[in-house]
Amino acid sequence: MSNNEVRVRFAPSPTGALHIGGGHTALFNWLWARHTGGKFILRIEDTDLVRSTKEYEQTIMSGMTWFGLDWDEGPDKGGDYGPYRQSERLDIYRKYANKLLDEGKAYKDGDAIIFKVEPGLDISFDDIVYGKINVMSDGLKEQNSDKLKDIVIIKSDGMPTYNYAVVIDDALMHISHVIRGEDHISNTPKQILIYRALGFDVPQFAHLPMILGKDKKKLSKRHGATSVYEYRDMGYMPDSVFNFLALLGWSAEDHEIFTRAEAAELFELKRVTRKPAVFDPDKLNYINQEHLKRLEPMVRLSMIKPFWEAMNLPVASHDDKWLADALTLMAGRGQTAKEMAEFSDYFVSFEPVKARWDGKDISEDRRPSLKEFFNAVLSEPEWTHEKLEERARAWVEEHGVKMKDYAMPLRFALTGMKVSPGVFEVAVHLGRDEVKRRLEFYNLI
RNA sequence: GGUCCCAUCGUCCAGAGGCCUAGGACACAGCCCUUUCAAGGCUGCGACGCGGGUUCGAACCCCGCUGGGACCGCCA
Repeated sequence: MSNNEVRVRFAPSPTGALHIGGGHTALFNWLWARHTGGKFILRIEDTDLVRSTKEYEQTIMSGMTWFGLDWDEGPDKGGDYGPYRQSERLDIYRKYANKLLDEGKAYKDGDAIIFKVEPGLDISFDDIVYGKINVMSDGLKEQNSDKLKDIVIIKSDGMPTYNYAVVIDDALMHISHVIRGEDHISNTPKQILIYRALGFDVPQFAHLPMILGKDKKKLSKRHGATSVYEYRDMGYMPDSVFNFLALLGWSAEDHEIFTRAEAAELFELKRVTRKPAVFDPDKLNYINQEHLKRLEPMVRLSMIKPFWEAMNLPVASHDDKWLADALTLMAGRGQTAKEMAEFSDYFVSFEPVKARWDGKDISEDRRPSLKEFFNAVLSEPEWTHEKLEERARAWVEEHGVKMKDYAMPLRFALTGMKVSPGVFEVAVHLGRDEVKRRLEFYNLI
């Protein structure tokens, strides 16, 4: 069973949606497989009968797909080493447990089967990330006792335990590198004991640093959004979450913003760091903004559209190219797709503008002057933002007033916001008729 | 209580004995640009936890301390 093909796996238990920590682990496995040209395997660890569900299994798979992590073998794809669902491998676990029983390496306790831990064994291992980890079997004590703790391998309900099933599966699936969270370091020596008892080759281990919340505690629900879907719904793009998570515990030489392909090319397991990393939402925002800026206009539109639709805006009544160009005008504004959608709603419809601003704060005595200004600007025959601005500047200079005092009312009439791209660019994109319509509505023309 | 792991700016990473008066990014502050807000440009703030060694020389090696964390389930 030894060629040097890299085979790695992500083995979630379907007891919840794919969360950030799991996504991080899956991501590093995927990176290593793609970097080496090896195989990435998805295995479902559903031996916890009460908590595992098919729905969660599905959710995890679609979470990975959203993320852009494709697997080569798995419950839905098959492969040469299936089944890929632990609940379908019960006979296999039973078979090896019986072997252990026959050889006197395990014993029964009721319906359970327990693996006997012998004292004095060196169960140290070399971790690709953490280096040499020294452990003796004598250290595997029961809590508050000097008694050695044997390892349950088959539970009373007939299901295998994690520490046992993971060994059988990784060995039989020819996993070359076990890449998982650092919280598994202390499980590793126990698993090594089982590999040895069964005569299996021990794979290479690479443990990944934990992801912590702002309070430096292991990331959990308390820290807010933890499932990858929550990030999708908040308007983060998969490429951004991928990029951000890849940077937790690893760094690509000189650039921080990269694509999946670039990351896969640059990735090195040996360069993974050991220190637990704090999840910093500010950095995620920044990375998402960078990716948003780099998108092709039509692709960007496809990211924003769902959010506009969710806001009940008449997206279909506009040309895609026109909408995409509107978003290009938004350049750099908004850190998430959701924000960008919200900040640009006035392009799609006049309704949200009216809802935000009623124009009442423009006093009657200011209107004549504003009307004069708007009419002057609108009289410009060449409908380009350069020309409009030129005309506007000439007008304010001639009247000895400040551009700001005239640009802001225009901005409000067109967008209903105090913030937007350059007003003249917005005006040009909306079109002369639409600009007139909006100004007329506010009785400013 | 036991075993194991970790320790560079607030955060994420560079740094694998001299290139470090410690570098980049995010965040933060200021300035520039400017019709607004962003973006962009520039500047600033800001760290090798402590104590011992080893060495001509230590952020990097060793020991101790302190501080974090993980695990010790018939959960995974």
